[in-house]
Amino acid sequence: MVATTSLKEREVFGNTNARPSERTIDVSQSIPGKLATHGAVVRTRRGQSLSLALDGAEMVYVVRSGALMLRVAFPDEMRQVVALLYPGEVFRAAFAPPAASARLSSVGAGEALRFRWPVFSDLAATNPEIERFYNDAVARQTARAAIHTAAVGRFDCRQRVATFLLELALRTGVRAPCGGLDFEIPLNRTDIADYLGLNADTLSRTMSRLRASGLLSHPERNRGLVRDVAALAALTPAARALMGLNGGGQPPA
Amino acid sequence: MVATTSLKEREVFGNTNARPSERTIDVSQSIPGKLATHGAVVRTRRGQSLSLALDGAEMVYVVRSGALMLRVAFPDEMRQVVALLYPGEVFRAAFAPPAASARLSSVGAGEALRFRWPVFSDLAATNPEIERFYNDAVARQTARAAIHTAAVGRFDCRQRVATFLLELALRTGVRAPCGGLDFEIPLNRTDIADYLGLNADTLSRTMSRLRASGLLSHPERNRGLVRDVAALAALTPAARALMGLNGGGQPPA
DNA sequence: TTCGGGGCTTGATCGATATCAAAGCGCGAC
DNA sequence: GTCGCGCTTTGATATCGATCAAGCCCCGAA
Repeated sequence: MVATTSLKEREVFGNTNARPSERTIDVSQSIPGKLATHGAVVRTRRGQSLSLALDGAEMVYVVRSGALMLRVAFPDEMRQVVALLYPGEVFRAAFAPPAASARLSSVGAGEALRFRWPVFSDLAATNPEIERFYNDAVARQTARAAIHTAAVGRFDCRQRVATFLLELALRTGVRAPCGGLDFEIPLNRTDIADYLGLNADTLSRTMSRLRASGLLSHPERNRGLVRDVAALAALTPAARALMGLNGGGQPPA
Repeated sequence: MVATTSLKEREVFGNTNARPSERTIDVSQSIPGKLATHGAVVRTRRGQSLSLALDGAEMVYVVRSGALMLRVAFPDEMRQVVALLYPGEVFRAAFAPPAASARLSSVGAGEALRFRWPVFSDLAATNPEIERFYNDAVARQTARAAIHTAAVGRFDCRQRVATFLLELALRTGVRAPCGGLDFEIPLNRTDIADYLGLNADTLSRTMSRLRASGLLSHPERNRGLVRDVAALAALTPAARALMGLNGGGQPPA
């Protein structure tokens, strides 16, 4: 439907995470170099909150490494993590609903470029590469959001967790010696539960069951290892869709 | 956060629905006239499916009247209506996830403008008004999608139904003689259930209960009347957010 | 070293909602 | 008119996941 140029690129993002030498990042669209010369570089720590407006100007963020998360909150402690933003993705403050206590925060450590929307918008208008980058990023994110909505609306507990793990593994995982995928899990249980629309207890139980069945293991804290990616994929109805969006089914080398 | 120019406009959309004379449509951003001269006008009937690609080209639709809905489907009869698109909103085929049986179809009768994405993209690049229209529409839709995801992920049955009714009423309702809002319900129960991530039986029960409590009535088939909008709003945690996105809390005259 | 707190796990219980089933209703075909 | 079909409603029952509660692990402070 869309011609996506899938470039394998080594560390285009000036990655600040661990082991850059081991990683090959696959993004269907790299961040135009020109953006870096106009945006402010923001280094984020885990949990750090990014402002949606500055002196009345709407802000835009482009994720370079790590990940951001958008959470909305309603009265009565109701929270939902609406989106995870991975490197190469874009967030404009107007994406957050008004009057819903939206909060954009960092998941783990990372780096983002920050712009005022009017500035970014002008850059895009005068630079086709930036324009295209923005439009494609937004489209990809919308497609991922559609899967997420479907997962949260229709999948049962295990399917949601499998979907989340597969998404993380395909997005950020590195090929492990055993042939599986090894990836960081930068969210704590509560945040994952809020992302999946589950109770934290239920989530913990479900992950325990996955561990018991040998599908998932934790080589260390905040890290996951999936030996048999196909078996994990078999647990979620969204497997094919996820693979279509994350490197065309080719997990990172 | 974002300066939205909220224009009250009489029938900018060349409405094909019933009773145009009674309606005043509030859209924070009207469709640029220039678009109509470049797009193909598509008149849609209820249930009609709109193609995502034509001769290999990605398509774009701009809703002028009626509504479109994007549904994704997974194995095992799992379906989720991911978004409803109202007049003034935009759909690009790349918004649909690949390999998830996405289908864009019309809800009731309506009209849309159709473009090939490359053409639309060029129009936007050379015309700031179109560029701005597209960007703002996408941002608004993303914000509404965030509320929808939160509703589907966290709200209980009654809250979801109230959210849906309030959204419809604010979006498409007309002020009724009694002071409430009268609106069309162009979806059947199954589609509403798929939109809300509910079972159709449960949905029916919940709406019956709302009817029994006097909050909702059906003046005729496929039509809803809410006498006390504030009471309905009190049932959903997303009331303020919805009002913020639909005419700033001012229901249509 | 002990203490305390936060995050995580696990078990027991309860309740909301899915599922199954049957009946009502509107509407078009004939 | 009658039939038949699809959509909707309603009731009875089953089940998955939320809730409540206790214990564990890790880590930092005293």
